[in-house]
Amino acid sequence: MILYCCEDKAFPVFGGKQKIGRRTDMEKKYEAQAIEGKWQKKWEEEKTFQVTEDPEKEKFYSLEMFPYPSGNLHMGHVRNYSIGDVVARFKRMQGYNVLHPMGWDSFGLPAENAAIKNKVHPVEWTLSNMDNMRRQLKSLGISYDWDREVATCLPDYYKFTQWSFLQLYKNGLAYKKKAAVNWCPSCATVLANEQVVDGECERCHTAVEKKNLSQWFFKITDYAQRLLDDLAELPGWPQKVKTMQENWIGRSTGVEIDFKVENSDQTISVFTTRPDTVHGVTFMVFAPEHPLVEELVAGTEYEGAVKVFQKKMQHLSAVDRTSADLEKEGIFIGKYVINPLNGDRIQLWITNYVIMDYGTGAVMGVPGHDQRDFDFAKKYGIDIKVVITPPENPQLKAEELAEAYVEEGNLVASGRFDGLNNKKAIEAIADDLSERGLGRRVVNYRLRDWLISRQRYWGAPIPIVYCEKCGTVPIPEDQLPVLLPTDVEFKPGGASPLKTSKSFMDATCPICGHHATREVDTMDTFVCSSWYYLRYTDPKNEAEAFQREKCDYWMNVDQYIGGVEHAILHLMYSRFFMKVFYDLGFCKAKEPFRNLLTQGMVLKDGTKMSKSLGNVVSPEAIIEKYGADTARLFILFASPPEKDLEWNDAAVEGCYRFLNRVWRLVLAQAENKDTAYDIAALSKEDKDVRRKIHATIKKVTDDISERFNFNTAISAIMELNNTLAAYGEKEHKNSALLKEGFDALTVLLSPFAPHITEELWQRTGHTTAIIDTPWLTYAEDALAVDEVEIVVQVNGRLKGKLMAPCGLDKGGLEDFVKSSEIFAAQTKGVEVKKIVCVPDKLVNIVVTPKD
RNA sequence: GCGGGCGUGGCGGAAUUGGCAGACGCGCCAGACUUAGGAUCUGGUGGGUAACCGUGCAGGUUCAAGUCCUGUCGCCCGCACCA
Repeated sequence: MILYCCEDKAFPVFGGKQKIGRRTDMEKKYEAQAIEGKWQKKWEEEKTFQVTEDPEKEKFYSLEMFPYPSGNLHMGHVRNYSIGDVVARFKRMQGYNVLHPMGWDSFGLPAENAAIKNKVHPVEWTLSNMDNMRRQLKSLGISYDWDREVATCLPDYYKFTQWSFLQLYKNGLAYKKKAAVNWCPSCATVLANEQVVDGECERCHTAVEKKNLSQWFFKITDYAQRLLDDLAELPGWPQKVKTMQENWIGRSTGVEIDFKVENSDQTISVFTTRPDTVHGVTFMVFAPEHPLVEELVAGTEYEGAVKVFQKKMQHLSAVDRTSADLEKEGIFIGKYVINPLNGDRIQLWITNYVIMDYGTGAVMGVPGHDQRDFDFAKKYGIDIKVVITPPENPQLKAEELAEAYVEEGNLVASGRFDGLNNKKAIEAIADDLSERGLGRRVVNYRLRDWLISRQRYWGAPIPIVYCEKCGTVPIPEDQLPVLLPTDVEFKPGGASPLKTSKSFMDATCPICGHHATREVDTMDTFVCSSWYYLRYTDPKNEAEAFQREKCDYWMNVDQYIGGVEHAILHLMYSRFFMKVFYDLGFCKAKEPFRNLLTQGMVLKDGTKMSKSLGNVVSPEAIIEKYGADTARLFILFASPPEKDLEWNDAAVEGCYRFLNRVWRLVLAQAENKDTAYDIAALSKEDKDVRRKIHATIKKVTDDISERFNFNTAISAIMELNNTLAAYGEKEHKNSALLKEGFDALTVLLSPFAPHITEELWQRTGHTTAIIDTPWLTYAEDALAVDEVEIVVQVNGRLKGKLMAPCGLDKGGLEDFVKSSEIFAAQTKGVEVKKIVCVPDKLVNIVVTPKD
């Protein structure tokens, strides 16, 4: 006989009895799934969360990063959307007109890979995934206005992604150029700089190669300075994210200096942040792929060797090429340039440590004062010149250097700048160079233009045709969308699948009507997600991407919530789009997201949940077992939102038990119709309970709205529950007060566990839904106390506690303590040096032994 | 290498402004109800017999430090030959 098993049927002997008991308890038992289904159906049918613009009401736009429809919700989603739902429901109960939409970032590679693998069209695969995930999302009971759902892969959406492209194109912000771009051989497409992580594709971790291709770019570099400056207008963003963007933009101020090539009219410009070291230049280095190299070396005895070196560099992977550990290597190319300040003859080299696409691709070598140049010069026996000396050693010689001298100091061997402090010399020499036309002050950014072309099918087609007569021609706006064709072959690797579509390729020029070929690349999916928050404000508009009035009513997003992994990519691209749209007069918002919350990861056994590790906890299984309310409660309770969260099955059980306890205790009040009580007539114990109720209202409100500390909000609710449970057992209890307490508890819990609280609210006789109940405000008078506990310390160590009247000032408190027994006991035989009093809190008696 | 963050019971975490360290939950222990417990309820639970000791470690400031300062170790994240 199986005695202890999970199923009811495992109690063959006593099962019958058990079941009878249960049947009569049916109404009483907490049946999470039934309750959740009931309310979700109601919300859907009554369109509870549908919103429209209402100028009478203050708006609140609460947004969570929309998911890629991979097929199944994972715990990271559950966390993201649970956090967002607390904010949205809370703000709504506070009376805001809350916009809380959801949609799908539904273009992208996995759909196409699935198409190659399973012979399913990407659209089918994607739409069925969306259906499944929509169902899963609904089973979580998130308060979305589903009428505003958008999917970036549908023509009514990507029509306006294409329209956005055209706006950028018309304004000179989209251009095509041939460049050495990042190519992921596994994804068979190019990648933006931001999508290359440690030289690898951020998606599949394949080593990225360099390819020379003609590709479309967005001119995000035009906005570098504003993207940097406006970070200051985002106090509601985590500093960490702002710092990451700052670093990514990488502003650097310096001077571009022109060096004349010996026996030639040519000049070579270099960028430097250290013009104070120009007199110490002993060589100049080019990036191997610098276009001037070929010209300079042509016909010289060095030509062959240089070509060999260039080839070698080309074959290095991007990882190795940019690694700081890579041994510096270079080769002299047989030419010299002239130092504009002192006329020195300087050797020209090419090297692996100079990057072509930063600055000018050429760098002046100052081995005395730059460690990289020092390493290089040592290796190849190039002269080292000291031009800055430390104040304590003004005679510093190059031979003494074990490494480059990079600290502050005074200039030597620098002509009329000798003796000048080098910080001042930076300015002085920069001015001198500018005045004499030998250079100019410039600002450089690390940020590069955004490469948006992708050699893939499942993305928004770039609305461009190439006409033999008219050249590159944009599709007129009234002819959008350029639809994705269906007669496409999906083959692994290779060129853009769109090339295989006859119907797509065969186009006519919108200007001259002659034959034209279409652009076959599609747009990076980050283009689609750079403006979706705007589409939510007017999702059904067929004529425009969004109506300005609607956009201006809802924007900015008041609270944006998502993973920190988007700190640069998505968040910077979105900021860029917003600024372009602002400049073009489409909206009044300059920044998309006023406040940003970056949630931590959900871990299991200390690491990220992943299929390959087999440590995935399925949200659906948890919902099936405990219900959505338990899942949400656990995820919000276990850790503050920004921190990583360790999944713990036992702790989930704990949350389930808590909800069951709430269920029983609140239902026990179902027949309690007492509502009024006389505050003046409350006993001390009653007052303590009333204080707890109102202190909890205050704490939960503060924790949700000011700190996003949902874990402490929930623990406060648990405390209130414990207090009320104990109070309910008392003989002399005030039932109206008890009722007030449980009502408050139900309301406070509702943003976290919306279904069970809605059900309890109804069962305890309320006729309006809890979601339509105004959020609670606490009564100031309830928080007041007559007596406070004063901590008594001696020399900073806790010695005891003392009840004292509330509100005593320092002097009053000191007098009060001096007359206490504990004071007498603690000061016996010692000398009191000082008494520190903190009103209503603490007294510290400083004593020394009597001698 | 540079920049940022974090180190608190067996575990997740709390301590919001320098003022009782360990709220709340998990786990564990004991008890109640029970043929039974995995349900539910009650009590206990940092270490130490105690004085006391305890927030990674070592100093410092202060009447008072998890919180501030200096140094150091460890972990995590971002950037990384950016001239």
